[in-house]
Amino acid sequence: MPQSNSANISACSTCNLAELCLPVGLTAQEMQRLDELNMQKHSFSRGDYLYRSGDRFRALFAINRGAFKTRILHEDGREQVTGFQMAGEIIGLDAISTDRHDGEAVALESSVVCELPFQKLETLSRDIPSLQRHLHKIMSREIVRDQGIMLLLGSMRSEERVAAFLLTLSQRYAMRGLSPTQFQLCMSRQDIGSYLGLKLETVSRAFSHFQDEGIIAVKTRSIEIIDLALLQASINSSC
Amino acid sequence: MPQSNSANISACSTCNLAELCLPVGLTAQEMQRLDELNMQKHSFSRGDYLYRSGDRFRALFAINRGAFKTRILHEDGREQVTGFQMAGEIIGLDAISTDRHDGEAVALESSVVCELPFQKLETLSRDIPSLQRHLHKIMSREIVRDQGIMLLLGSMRSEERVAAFLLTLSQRYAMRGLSPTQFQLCMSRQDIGSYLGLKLETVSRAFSHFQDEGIIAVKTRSIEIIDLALLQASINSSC
DNA sequence: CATGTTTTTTGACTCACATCAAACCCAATT
DNA sequence: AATTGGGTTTGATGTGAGTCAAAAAACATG
Repeated sequence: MPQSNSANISACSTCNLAELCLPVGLTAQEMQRLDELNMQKHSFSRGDYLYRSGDRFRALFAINRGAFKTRILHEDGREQVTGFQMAGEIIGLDAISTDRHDGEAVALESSVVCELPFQKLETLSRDIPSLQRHLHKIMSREIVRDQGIMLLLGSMRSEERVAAFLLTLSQRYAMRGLSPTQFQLCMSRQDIGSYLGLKLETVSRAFSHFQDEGIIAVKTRSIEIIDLALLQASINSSC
Repeated sequence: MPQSNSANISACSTCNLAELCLPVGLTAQEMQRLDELNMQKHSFSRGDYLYRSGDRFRALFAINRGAFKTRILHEDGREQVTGFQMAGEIIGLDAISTDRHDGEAVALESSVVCELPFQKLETLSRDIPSLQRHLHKIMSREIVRDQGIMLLLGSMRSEERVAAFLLTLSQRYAMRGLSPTQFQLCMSRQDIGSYLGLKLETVSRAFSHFQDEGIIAVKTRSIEIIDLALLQASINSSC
């Protein structure tokens, strides 16, 4: 996985908080303040936990390289993947409400993250109003995203879900300046299934079916979207 | 670290922003500031829209009386209910990210809400840091809540979903000092189904089945929870 | 390279929920 | 009292996705 090289994101490479700085337009002075917090860097390899269930959560993390999945665990062991995070994104926002947090983030690839302790964030955001407002934006986006997934889980058939999943992945890669039609999946069929509320076999069948139709080309974790319009259409058609 | 709190909605009745003031512990002076914004009051009756799809969203609303459902609409007409809001709660938070918003809130009962224009809220929160922090809390809670629903939609059977729904309703009524075992539903079977990713018939069957088991008593929209422990158990049992 | 392990694909079968349809209830209206 | 209409319950039937199982492919290891 090459380190993120998108034009937008590199603008904030100095503070290692790519997504955080990106749309807010912090001044040089404000960015310096971020550096003064001397944030710690952590390296994770595949399968490592970013923070464990039961532990109180104390920090935000910006992903510099690699990918994570976030999940919540039911008492009886059932897991639900709540999202996939890639380089240039932030995880841990939900934990700002320190009351109850039973979520985890698990590395899907070798990853590097940058930790920003929450206490410091709070004092910081008092000084930098734009940061405060920007955190709102991120959280709002998270809520909107979650509600989109609720729509997906609540009222779409299996193949529509997989199509929607591929399309959002495509968009996210495009936003990073990478190819929107040819990319590597960084997660297993199992994880995709959990995220979409499906079993891994169903995900596999959907991939195979789209391939038979000539919409995509699949080779294990390599995906090529051949007919993007058809993929779009397959979300609305089957209703 | 923000101090913990105990629920007492009446403490904030003066400013009509029950939930907003509740856990944040605004000072008398701060509450007066809120009043100076001379917020508009709106009255809604059943089925009215709080804000319409396509319109840019400009405000937060605190519900003084009545109930709402929030929903998002797919292009092809499919709707997904994303939540139910009752008196003392706030709706519209997801719309702070003004970019794209295709959600709606629809009154389920005759309702009174109190509008707080967003622009003013922003200037206000610069003056009152605790309000800013509290908005974070609310949004965090929203995210946590949504992710709980994702778990529900992704990995629970129909009866588990209905049981979980009744239990969270029970908790919410308890928080308001109302009976947690005997209450009125303010939404139709259809809405419950949409919220839980089920058809209305399935919801009805689940109610009937729980009634046959002696766990609850149902009379159209009146619910009495007879055996709360059994209802709890029915979430974990069937796996 | 051979070997064991994990992930993915594919097939056959089952079941939970959706779908379709009819009856019922209750409140509002004539 | 009869009628209308929305919401709810209940039954009969169909189907999409889960389950079980086994083979194939990809990956890891000595």
